[in-house]
Amino acid sequence: MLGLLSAGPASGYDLLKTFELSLENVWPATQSQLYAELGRLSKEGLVRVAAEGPRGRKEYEITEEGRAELRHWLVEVPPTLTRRSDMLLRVFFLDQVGTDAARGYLERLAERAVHEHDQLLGIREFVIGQGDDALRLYGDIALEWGLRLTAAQRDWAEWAAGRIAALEHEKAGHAGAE
Amino acid sequence: MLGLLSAGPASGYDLLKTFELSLENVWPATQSQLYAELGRLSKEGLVRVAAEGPRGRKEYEITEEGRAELRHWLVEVPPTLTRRSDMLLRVFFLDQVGTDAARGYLERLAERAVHEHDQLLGIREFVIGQGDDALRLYGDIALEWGLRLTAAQRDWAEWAAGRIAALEHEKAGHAGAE
DNA sequence: TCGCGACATGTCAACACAGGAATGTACGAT
DNA sequence: ATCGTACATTCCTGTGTTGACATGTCGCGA
Repeated sequence: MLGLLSAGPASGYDLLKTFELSLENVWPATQSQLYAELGRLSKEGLVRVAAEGPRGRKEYEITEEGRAELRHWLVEVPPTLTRRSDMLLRVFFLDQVGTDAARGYLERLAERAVHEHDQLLGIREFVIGQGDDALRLYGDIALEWGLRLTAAQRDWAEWAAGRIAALEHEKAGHAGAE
Repeated sequence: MLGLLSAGPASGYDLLKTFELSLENVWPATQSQLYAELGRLSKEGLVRVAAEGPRGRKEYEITEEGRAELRHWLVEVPPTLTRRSDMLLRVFFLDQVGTDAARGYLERLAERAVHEHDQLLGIREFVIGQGDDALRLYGDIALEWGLRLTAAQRDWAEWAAGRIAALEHEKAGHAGAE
């Protein structure tokens, strides 16, 4: 929230739209959370109601304390490692469903990664040439992360499916020889 | 929980240890959650108390319904996309701290990725040759994911830091020419 | 035998989160 | 003129999550 407000004042509703449209991929938030958080931040003095608009609209702006807190968070607070991936958790228990279904699961993961990768490429085409170089830099960097992540996931899932297939053949060979 | 119990009966305490030691990276859980969940699963008939041991120890085992539910979850319920990365979220607001601090942030990300990568390599060395091939397959696959993810993160962060550095030079050049 | 550490479970308060319901206002198109 | 849509906020319920606290038992070494 502080990050978004650092670019200029906005209402809760504006922020909500931004979350839905642009930040949903890295940090989804619901409206209940948003408004609650605005209240909290405002109570802590990190944001302030700058103006009231038409339909009870409250335009918030970031305060100096808020800006300081944002900078502190950006450079001094260590990012948390991404944990909790149910996609990966399932892998641990894949032996419960047999090699065939396991391979299917991984193949579907690969397909999905390809699909997401394509979507990101589409976004890149769309934003190309928009905004000036300096402003687009960090957006590009984030987008590139998505591209590399989905590519890695595709490669990994295909590799894993291949390993399972190899094991299936090996077993089949043994069975045939017995 | 169902996944762990599918490998054999265990107490809540056992499961807790497993979470702490081996599953923490993909699905951390606290003890309160664990015991609460065991109670819930037991009420739903997905697990059952198989035996009672020394210190009030209750050994749970998975039921047929539980096994069915596990298989259902593994193959039919679509995995949720991993969202919410505060590491990536920060990137969007990095313009707030200037190119120098931004570059520092990405360089630290790269270092951390290298560190994690090394740790995973250590784990691989450790588990190599343990357990039979079929049993280790899925553990290997999960480990490989970690290796590829950390490698991708390192490459990406280094690439991004490079782009920022290039921009810094470009600006400096302009400034010098003016 | 006595005490400590590991075993083992249960409960509570506080907060984060998702989803939805309720409420109302302003604006633009017909 | 009015009606629908987008704007805009607040509240509520249920669940997930964390961390701390409470309670008690068993086994082993000094």
